[in-house]
Amino acid sequence: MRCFPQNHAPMASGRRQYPFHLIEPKWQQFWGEQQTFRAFNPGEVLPDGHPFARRHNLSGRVAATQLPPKFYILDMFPYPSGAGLHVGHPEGYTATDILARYKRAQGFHVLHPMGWDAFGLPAEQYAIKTGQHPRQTTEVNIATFKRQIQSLGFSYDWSRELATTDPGYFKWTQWIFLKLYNSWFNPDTNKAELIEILEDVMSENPKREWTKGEYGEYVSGLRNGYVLTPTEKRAEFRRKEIDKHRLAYVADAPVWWCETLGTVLANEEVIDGKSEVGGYEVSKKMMRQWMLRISRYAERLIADLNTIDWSDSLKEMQRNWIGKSEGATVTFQIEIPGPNRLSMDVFTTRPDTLFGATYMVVAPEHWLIDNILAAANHNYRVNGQITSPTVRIFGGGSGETVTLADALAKAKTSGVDLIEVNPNVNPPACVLQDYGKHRFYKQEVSKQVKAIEDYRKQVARKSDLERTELAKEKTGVFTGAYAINPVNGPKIPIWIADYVLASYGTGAIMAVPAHDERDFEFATKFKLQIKAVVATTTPKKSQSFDSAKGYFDLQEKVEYFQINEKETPVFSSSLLCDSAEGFAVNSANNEVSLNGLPTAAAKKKITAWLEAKGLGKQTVNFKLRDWLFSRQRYWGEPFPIVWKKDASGNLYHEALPESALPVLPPKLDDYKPMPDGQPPLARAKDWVNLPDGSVRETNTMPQWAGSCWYYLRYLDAKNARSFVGREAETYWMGSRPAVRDQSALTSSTEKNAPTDVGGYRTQGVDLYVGGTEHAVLHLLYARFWHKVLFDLGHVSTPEPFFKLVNQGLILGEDGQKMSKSRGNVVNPDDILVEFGADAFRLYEMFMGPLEMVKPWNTKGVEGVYRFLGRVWRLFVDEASETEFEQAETLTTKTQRREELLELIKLNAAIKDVPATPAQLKTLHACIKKVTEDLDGMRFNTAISAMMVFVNDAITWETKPVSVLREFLVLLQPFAPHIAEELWSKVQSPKSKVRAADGGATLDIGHETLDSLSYQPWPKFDPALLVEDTLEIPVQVNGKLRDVIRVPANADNATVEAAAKASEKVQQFIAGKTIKKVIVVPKKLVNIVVA
RNA sequence: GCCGGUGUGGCGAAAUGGCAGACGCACAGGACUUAAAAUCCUGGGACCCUAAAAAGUCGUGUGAGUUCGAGUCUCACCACCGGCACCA
Repeated sequence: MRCFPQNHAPMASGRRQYPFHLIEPKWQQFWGEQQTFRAFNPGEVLPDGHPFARRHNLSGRVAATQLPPKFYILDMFPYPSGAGLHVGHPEGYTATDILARYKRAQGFHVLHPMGWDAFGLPAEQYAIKTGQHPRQTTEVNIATFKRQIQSLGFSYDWSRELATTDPGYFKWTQWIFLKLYNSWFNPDTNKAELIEILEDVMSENPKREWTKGEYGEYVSGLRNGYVLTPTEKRAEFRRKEIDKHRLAYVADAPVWWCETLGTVLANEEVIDGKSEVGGYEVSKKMMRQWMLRISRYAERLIADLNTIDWSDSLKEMQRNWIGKSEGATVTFQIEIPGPNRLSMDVFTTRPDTLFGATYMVVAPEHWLIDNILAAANHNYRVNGQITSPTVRIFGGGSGETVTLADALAKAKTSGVDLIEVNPNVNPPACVLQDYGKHRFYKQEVSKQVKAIEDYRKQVARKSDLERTELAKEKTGVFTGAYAINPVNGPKIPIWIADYVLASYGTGAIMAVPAHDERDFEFATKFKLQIKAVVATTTPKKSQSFDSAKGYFDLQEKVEYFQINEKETPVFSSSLLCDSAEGFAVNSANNEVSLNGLPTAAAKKKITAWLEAKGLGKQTVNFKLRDWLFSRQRYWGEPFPIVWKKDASGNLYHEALPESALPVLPPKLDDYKPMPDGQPPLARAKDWVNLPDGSVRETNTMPQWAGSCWYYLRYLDAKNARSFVGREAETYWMGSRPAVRDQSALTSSTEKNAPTDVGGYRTQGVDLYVGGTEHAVLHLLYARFWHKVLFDLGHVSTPEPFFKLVNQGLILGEDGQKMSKSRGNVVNPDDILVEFGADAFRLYEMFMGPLEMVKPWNTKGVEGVYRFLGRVWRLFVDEASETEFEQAETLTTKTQRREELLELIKLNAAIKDVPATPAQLKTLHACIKKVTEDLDGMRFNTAISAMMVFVNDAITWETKPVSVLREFLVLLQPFAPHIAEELWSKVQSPKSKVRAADGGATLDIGHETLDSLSYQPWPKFDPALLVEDTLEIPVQVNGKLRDVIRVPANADNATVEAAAKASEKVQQFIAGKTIKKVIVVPKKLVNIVVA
């Protein structure tokens, strides 16, 4: 009989299944004192008694080659908020912990660290309210998180713990920023290079001959560009040129400004026109900002996705975010009044529709608008009005300087006028042009000036929420100017509309309303010409496929779409928009015809033609923009940058030397931003102003900075000389022996990856687990930094995270997202008090597949808790447990109650006897299933396999200790505390099994007590799983009719005969013709009857 | 609108193209108990027929298809969840 003392009875759900409240702290303390889960770097001394050293027969100073293969299992480190952990955090952490323990048992050298992403807005806002330094709040929160995480018994190597707010850490974050600052992206080599190389390219006497042949087009272009402008002051010019190329650069950027938060936000931090943090109003504002040139890596960030093992959906999200599109840039000549032959580039993915481009649209911010407005407002001097003795003639290509008289004569002979377009240069710039025509255009444009200006004002006033509003009506105005369609020559109107984005492509488009829905919508609203130039592949009317020519004869279709080409645009509402690919129609000029060509071929042909004519070229465009890297905040990394003034009073920036790192934030009394929008750091005048007159940068880095490289710091967390030691980096990130590996943790991508000569292959983090919320931002930024560090030779792999898995969201019991306002938040602390950490861990994994979204159900915790109770009772003697419980009630607080666990004896049914074949089969089926499921990260089914084992084993009258010990090794990764406790009881069966009378004492930390954590993982023996008779289902016409028993080695004929002989089967086949019998060996028989 | 994912008992879920619902929750019945809790045993998709069972029919979001055989493969659709969203 079991009774439980009232004062220890847990609440709602009945008596405690087993004394987890004593077992869990006991083993957590043990692991902590023994440093059981410490991982060792190459060159480190392995302590003699350490279980890892003992397992692998290593001690003393050990080189990388002596260490076993590494396995780096990483969790996304948390932001330690004031609210503490919720049940979503430990989901991923439990999964990785199970795998870390599993891999250790398999003999891998496992790196499994944890740290804190501790910079961030909440601590700063708290500081603004209370005046308490963010560091204090942060430390308190970290302590809470650490306590909660440790109470779950995770096997982290705490010696590598880090916090992004620690000066010893962010010193290196700033150092990496300097690396970005001091490098540039060379398109010729497609990688980042030191800025010194660029400086050499730009210098008067380069150390190296930078020629096209030797180095590349881009570099030689830069060199030539420099030589061509000798008039500017060299130092200044060089600085300007070089600063233009740095991976970290300054730009005036339209940024999201949040008044309430007093800071700019990145695009990604603005959700539906509100700040992601707090949901406050945001607006666009031009500000000087630090940017990182991530866009240069767009191609590599997309291409290298193919080399890593992430889920398809995640890769797809990154691909969409980077947004690669292939197409062409096409140059359109602009007809507006003015001196310059203006042309405008557009980007299109459908150059094949160029013949259907009936108007142009530019974004409201487009440079052409300023030219148009200037053209309308400017009054030029013509012919006799020009006073300068000499002029320079542009347009028509010459650019020659001549006397005024010669110029006028030249104009006269050409039958045009001489127009002075820029009197402010010496000699004044003039063009030869028909002033009458010029005046005509000017009048046209002038009519539109007010409309253009009004429209621009209206757009600027709009919030971005309004601008991106769903299904909103298209707006826009005609500019009065025209462009020339380069393929067929007609003048097409240039419009301005906000459905064209300034920030993508060239900020201008050619509109093909017949084949683009947005253009179609706009064209129908403003009654613009619509001209179809693509016929869909679904043949209409009498189209026929001409196999000789290889294309459809689209004659009738052409007729159908033929439209009026005269001055008046024709509009017919019966025309439809079709953006699908098909065959070009209506698309020919004197030199080139696309008619009849399928879209892909048409694209190629027209692009080639454009390139040949110098009218365009093949182009790849990306959605990915450069990364806005500065924030107007206090609680972030200060930039290692100062500002100085040059001789002409212009501000320029300069990096601090590495010796100045870390740059610590100043002490402040007030953490608010300045009223003028300057960051809070600007309040610290003493800090900002340096003795030499230079001024510190007062922006700070965004929270992403610290999380961009923390996985590298774990490798060598205490290194004071380097962000990570080279040897540690190559061991943990770089390589491991190329063993044949069937584990599903190793993806097919990796298995098929070529290995290099040394039999080693590059890896990165072996497994990274975290939430989908970081699918694009953190994971893209970290990949970018890693690639820069790789290019500069600081890390050995091109990608940081080889395999990545997203854990699914855990919903509240009501199936809704957990939130304070819904009141459905589950606090892990409450669950631990009632059921213990092992049950909590087990439940988190038993709920369902890791990646799925699933609702929490506390009743489910009770289920796995009962399972652990059954495990416990499988091992222990119930009478002795009752004794223990009684003793425990009498214990005073000062006594070590853990020692009372000694009173609990092993179950008398556990004996050191050989296992029966049936018992071995049960065990080995369990080993097989758990092993395979862990490799496939199917934790839920692995747990159910262990339940099956226990349900069977608990019925055995005699329980062989050897079987139970192996089971504990399987259980250990999932429920490490109870497994260790039971292990300590069965570890030396000769003495302990009979300890019921002896009373041997357990001494925590005693040398002879080996932690279960490094016990070798059991191997299953397939021979033990072989059945001698099989149950074979028999179907008739695919329907199950009987199950027969046959010897396992029976051949097909025997099985078929047995199946036909079955009485039940006979009922269904009697009197019918057997058409076919399918016998699947060892599986099934299906008899097909007529 | 586009991209990705998911639809199986009352619930969480499981099933290399081969006995659908393992394992667990909840539920019901029983044993133990003065009683409860805890524990142990038994049951269970729906329908039909039964005193009960057996037998039978139907059943994995909907509709088609491939196959001796489909939860699983193919096509079309529907619903829900997540991401992106005027990206030319």
